[in-house]
Amino acid sequence: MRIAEVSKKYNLTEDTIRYYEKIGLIPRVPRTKSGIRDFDDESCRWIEFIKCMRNSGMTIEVLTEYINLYKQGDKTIEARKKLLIEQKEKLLSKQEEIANTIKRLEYKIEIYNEIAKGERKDFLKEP
Amino acid sequence: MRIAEVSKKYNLTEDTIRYYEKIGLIPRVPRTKSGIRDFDDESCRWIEFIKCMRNSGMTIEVLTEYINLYKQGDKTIEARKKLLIEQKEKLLSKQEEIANTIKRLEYKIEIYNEIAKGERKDFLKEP
DNA sequence: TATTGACTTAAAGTTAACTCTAAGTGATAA
DNA sequence: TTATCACTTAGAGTTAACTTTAAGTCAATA
Repeated sequence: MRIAEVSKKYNLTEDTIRYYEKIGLIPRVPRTKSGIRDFDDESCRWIEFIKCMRNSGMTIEVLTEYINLYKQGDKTIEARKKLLIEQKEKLLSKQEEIANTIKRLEYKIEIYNEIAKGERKDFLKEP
Repeated sequence: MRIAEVSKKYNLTEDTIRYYEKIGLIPRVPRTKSGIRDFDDESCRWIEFIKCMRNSGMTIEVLTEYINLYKQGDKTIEARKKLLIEQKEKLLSKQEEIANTIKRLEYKIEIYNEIAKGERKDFLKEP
């Protein structure tokens, strides 16, 4: 699989994919004899994994650390697990924060609805 | 209330608060005769609101748009409501994405646990 | 055979969101 | 009254995460 195809498949620009490889965010992608990237299944799975984690806000720094541990083999399994647990905790906090913000927005939207229906004359004291 | 106090109260640097005011992310804060910011209740509520929204990932661009609408008065109430609804939708998507990532991390962590307990010999095919 | 187009690299540029610096003012403590 | 300290401003600098550019290679098509 060439980079163009992978780019479409995961909706990431070719530049971003090359960039991810360059900084070690995904393991080195195999090349053809003429030096062109030839993505195999494993490369694709890494890209999909990184994309998922990045989209949830995990930093490149943390993810490259994870890849570096992976490259060092099975002796880093505990360290990798620890890293994943920490990141999961972070996502849980974030999830809570977002849930609260959504509630707050819903409340504000409700007030706007009441105003629209004329049920509220005490015009909006923002915020 | 002076900026130092507000900074502690909301855990934002003084620079960030001044920056937020400068770019119009919060309405202009009242000053003493000698020109020093004197935060009243409303200013504080704006800061708290903006902090909450920023922490959930809402962009400065969207938030300044909201403040600008607010400054134009009641005729922008519908527009403000629309903006909030859009942002709420975005947060809902984000929430879902994060929930999926958390599940994925939990699955991976579980596999690491099985490996640790020796229940799995097929050593980890990442990712 | 010449040219097109997808690929390569290294390195410079961009964007969002701060963060810091420099130069200056005004009120209070020694 | 002098010096300290919290504040002011405008503007330059930083960081993370891309994104673009420039210069070049290679394989397939006109």
